[in-house]
Amino acid sequence: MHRGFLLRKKTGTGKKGVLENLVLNERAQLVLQSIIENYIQSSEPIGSRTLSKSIAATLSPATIRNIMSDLAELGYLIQTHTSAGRVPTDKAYRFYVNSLSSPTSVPEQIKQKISLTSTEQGLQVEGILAEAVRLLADLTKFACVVSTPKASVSRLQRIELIKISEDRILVILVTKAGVVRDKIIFVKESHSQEFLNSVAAFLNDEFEDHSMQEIREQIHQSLVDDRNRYHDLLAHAVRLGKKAFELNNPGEMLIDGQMNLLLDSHFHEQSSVRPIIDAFDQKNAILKILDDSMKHKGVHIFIGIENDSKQLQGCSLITASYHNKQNVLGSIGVVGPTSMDYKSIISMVDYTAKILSKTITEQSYD
Amino acid sequence: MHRGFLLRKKTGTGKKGVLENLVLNERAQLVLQSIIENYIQSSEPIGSRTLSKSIAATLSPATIRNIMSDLAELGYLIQTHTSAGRVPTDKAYRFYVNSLSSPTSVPEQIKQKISLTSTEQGLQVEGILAEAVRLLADLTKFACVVSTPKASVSRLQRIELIKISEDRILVILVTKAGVVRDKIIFVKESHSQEFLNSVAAFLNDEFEDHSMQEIREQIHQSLVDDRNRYHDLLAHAVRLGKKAFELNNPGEMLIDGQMNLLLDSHFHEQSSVRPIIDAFDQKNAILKILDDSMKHKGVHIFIGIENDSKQLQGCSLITASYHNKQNVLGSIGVVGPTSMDYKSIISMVDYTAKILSKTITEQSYD
DNA sequence: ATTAGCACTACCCCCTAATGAGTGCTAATA
DNA sequence: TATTAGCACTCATTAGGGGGTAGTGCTAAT
Repeated sequence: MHRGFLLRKKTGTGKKGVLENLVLNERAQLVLQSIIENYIQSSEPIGSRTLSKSIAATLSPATIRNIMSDLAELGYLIQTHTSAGRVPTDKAYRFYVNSLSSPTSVPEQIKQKISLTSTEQGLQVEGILAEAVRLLADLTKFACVVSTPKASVSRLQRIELIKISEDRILVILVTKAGVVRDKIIFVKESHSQEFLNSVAAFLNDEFEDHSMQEIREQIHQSLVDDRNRYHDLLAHAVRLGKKAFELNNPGEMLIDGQMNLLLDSHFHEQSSVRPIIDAFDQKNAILKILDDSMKHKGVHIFIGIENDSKQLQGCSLITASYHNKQNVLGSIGVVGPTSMDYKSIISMVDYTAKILSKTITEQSYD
Repeated sequence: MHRGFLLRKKTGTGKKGVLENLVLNERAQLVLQSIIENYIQSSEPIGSRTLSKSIAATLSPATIRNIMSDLAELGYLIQTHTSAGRVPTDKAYRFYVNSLSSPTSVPEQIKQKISLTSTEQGLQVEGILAEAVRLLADLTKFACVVSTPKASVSRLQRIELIKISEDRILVILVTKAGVVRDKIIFVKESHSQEFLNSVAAFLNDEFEDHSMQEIREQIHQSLVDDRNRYHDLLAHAVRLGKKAFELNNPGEMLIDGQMNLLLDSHFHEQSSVRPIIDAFDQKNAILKILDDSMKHKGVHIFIGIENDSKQLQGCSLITASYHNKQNVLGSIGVVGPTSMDYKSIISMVDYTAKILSKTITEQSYD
């Protein structure tokens, strides 16, 4: 039995006999890593003979077989059938990405491709995001997503009310982050543009720099508490404001490169892509992951089985948040096969998120 | 030889011996139509025996073979190999759709599914288009596209200039069709909001109900002719207006259901879908077709080889324009295999375009 | 003009055998 | 005692062969 040598106690921890608390010895790590890297490239089961040739250390196939056998027992590898080579499990990928310290730097030639030009065309945040997600999809050849800045946390820069017909008012909201939202609200009584201007002025005065969430709450309270106390202007301001700030969430995320998944060789069968496509359509599972990823800095990696959503357990996500000077605004990420090339994808996502943050910061209003 | 009986002279035309000027006799038409309909269903080559069973008229396989042989010679059918059944060519599909008179009415149960609810949510034209294209994609299970109202022909309802920082002005354009466009322009000198208001008032006065195209031209002329003659306000109005009305074309078309193509059984090989996907990415070939389709009323059908773009010669497009009370605004269409079920798809596109027109007309400003 | 009959073709499916990459186990080795 | 060579075994993949089938084209009979 080799187990005794394959594992060693985690340095520094006490006597914990459970497998989970033991780490692989250097040689086992090397073998596992090598299997993973081979598999990422070929996406075909790796056998002991093949590996013994490609591996750095000089080990006979037999030795490798022993190590592989143990790795399999520990849940890092599986066999598709008895006499096939072995394939890394999600646990193995987790080990692998954990062993990659920080994002490696992106090759110069790729860096050059990662640049956002849409600001020059006077595009706003949504345009920049669209460009970023397209760029990342082209680069990685996988599907990419980006969440738009959360309405609830964005802070008001400016609101404007424009009368466009007797019963319709165009509401323009500009946030500090530079997002412009327009929506049309329908009203029963007609207002003059002058009146709307004073209402807008009032709302601007009152709420500039407050988050949408706050504004909604305050307006709601006013409406309840003081309904009859304010004079006409305020009453109307509150009423219109309530409609204007009502959450409308047009497309909370942008997607690009879905096609890449279908054409990717890592997904051997079309059927395995299907649930992922469905997840894209439903959006919520992916949005949740993007949301989670906003909570901490840096790159986040979600590997197959780790995903809460069943549909996403056949793929991995690599995400990173983007921000302006003040706030974390959203996150951008790649959706690909569990056997993707984590090392390079991680650094691309990381770098793209940084460029995106920089670009958005430059045109934010604070 | 059967040719003499298979063909007959086009009624009313003189003595034109060329094949093109002859039409198929009734029986040949029936056979061809039957082959096409069978193939659309099964997407497998149709043989004489199969056909003799499914066909209405009572014809022996041998007879059908003779007819088929002639149809093949005339370019309506091809064989994948010597002993296989026959498959319709694009020419056959053209014959087929021409023989379908007008769009058949849509089944009631499908009509109920075709309804646009986004106006209720205060969404504007883009939102409505997005809903329409998604609906059509869900319904047809193919990829669908819709072109956004052409900026150049839309007429101005209202322009608004909002100062959002010292060097940035938010321009809001509302067109008669109800499209709201916002863009940010950068200025060297700072203007007061009051000043911007007067500029906007001037532009509104001057240009309401003019098409964007006209406005651009007129402004350009003013700039050249009268640069130094007008007083301050006008000079600035012209300068800002020039920037404001500059064409920015954010996403001239919306796409949905691309995935459907990959999953569709009519495309036997993934490789045949690839060029179509590429065409979606590049957009211009499809936009051109949508543009062309705006020129005449009703449903348009582009079958495989008829398409100018090489990439689209492996698929068919069915399009219909949509409009408001005044103008044709754009068109909506389906992209599918050449062997799609033209009859039902045509009526769906037709009906969807009508509903779309109705919805948009209702919330247009004229 | 139509059809029955027949020879022929080529795909498709199934079976088989051969190949080969891979494993696990055991005994020999350094 | 850790490593390795050797061997028997497993199983997917491939190639080849035969029967079945759906189709064709041609010819002769109706």
